[in-house]
Amino acid sequence: MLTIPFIRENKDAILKGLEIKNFHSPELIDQIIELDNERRSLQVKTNELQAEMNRLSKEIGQLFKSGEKEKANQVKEQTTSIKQQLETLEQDLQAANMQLNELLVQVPNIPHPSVPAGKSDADNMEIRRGGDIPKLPEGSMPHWELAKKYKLIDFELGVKITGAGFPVYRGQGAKLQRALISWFLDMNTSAGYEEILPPLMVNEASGFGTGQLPDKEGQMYHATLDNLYLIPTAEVPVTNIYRDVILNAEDLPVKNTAYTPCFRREAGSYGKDVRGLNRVHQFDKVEIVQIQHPSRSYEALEEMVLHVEQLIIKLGLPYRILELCGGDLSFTSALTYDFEVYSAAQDKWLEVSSVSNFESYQANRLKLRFREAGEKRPMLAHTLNGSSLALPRIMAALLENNQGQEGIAIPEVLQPYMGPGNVRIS
RNA sequence: GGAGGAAUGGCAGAGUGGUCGAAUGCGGCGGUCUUGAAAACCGUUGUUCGCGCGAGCGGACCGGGGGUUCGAAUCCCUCUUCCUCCGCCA
Repeated sequence: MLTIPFIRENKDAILKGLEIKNFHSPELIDQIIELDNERRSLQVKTNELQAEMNRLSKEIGQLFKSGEKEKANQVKEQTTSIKQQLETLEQDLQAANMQLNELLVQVPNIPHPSVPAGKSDADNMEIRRGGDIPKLPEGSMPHWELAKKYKLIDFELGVKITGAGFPVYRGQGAKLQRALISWFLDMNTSAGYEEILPPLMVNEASGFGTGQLPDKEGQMYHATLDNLYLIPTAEVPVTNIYRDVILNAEDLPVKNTAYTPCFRREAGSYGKDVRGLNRVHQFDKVEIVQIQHPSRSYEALEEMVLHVEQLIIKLGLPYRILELCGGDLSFTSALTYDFEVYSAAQDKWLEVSSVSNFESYQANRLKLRFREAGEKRPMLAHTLNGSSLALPRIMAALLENNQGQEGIAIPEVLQPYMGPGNVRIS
């Protein structure tokens, strides 16, 4: 969330930014500033009374020590009315703080100045594209048919065991999945990311830290008995490693990568978009996370984009990179690039990665800070993350784009992970 | 799951109702000494909110929440986590 000093000092810029994000609620900002004023005056009064209370308590202590019981009891009587006043004041102050927090979490992050205005994904701005869209031969199939033909993925079996959207990978399909995970992780670690294998369930505080709660409560699977959430992305447990942490400036950047399954309820999705691997409830993803110095976070964002781009190029997939418009930008992000690969048989672009700079928005919730050498006060760090990469749609595009008479060609970079001589699935 | 013990500053560790935000040691930072370093000595060293142009002043925080009291690190309740033992288990 945004910090109150920032809101107070940048009201106009915030309103302009929220406009870009199609967030029409300027009165919310006024409410916050007003409530903060109220909170401050409550705190001043409370602090004054508390100081008075502390003073009297000490006096009573002294009096008892020197044996002046009578006098002590007199002073004691003074405290009762102060105590009563203090009780209501403290309650009011606490209520104001809670209310303020409730309002603050409703304000989304402010988009970067470069973010184009727009209503939906149709208004996203294409940055560049690469790779060649293959011309598929007659009789080529979408990936769900290929998956069946080569016995790679069994969707019906997943329905039996769990439900729709929980595919079962088997044989070469399972192996290709594992090859992709291993290759992604190896590429990320050789780019300087430390590999993390985090828990797949998180508590409420973690969900709040990265912004899934309270905003996207309904999108996560919730184990109510233990009040734990299945992670929708590795971003949640990995970024929360640094919750309530003060780093040294020289520790920056922190670069982590993690493979995890991801769980999403995807409530409200329907139709052809959910066919096959296009949208599933459980999928595998390798994530990269960076904690950066504020002055270098946009540099880091570009570096992450180039890194993800290389992965897609090496897989030989046709792709395009989009800068998300205000309307498509997530609640917590300041700037996001989406990567899409072309699914030849479905004749459409599939999102496979989303690389974002959250600036200090998550860090403020996480209380993730760093200290400049010699500085007294810690500062909020910037957090960034990106998929490198989400597997299902990569799998879909690979199967569809690489299909041929003799089977499905396996990209050269993955062949070492598939075992010797495995150049295609047939 | 059952029984017992514990949770204090970066770390170790005192403190069982009255200047305790907290002794002491280690570590860190600054200095003296030294050609330089070590040792020694001196100083300094948590987070946070508010008021103030500022020097500064006030408040909160001893795992979390609540309570008793004029006053709580200290007493009570509750939750969480860790340790030991038993049970179960990959």
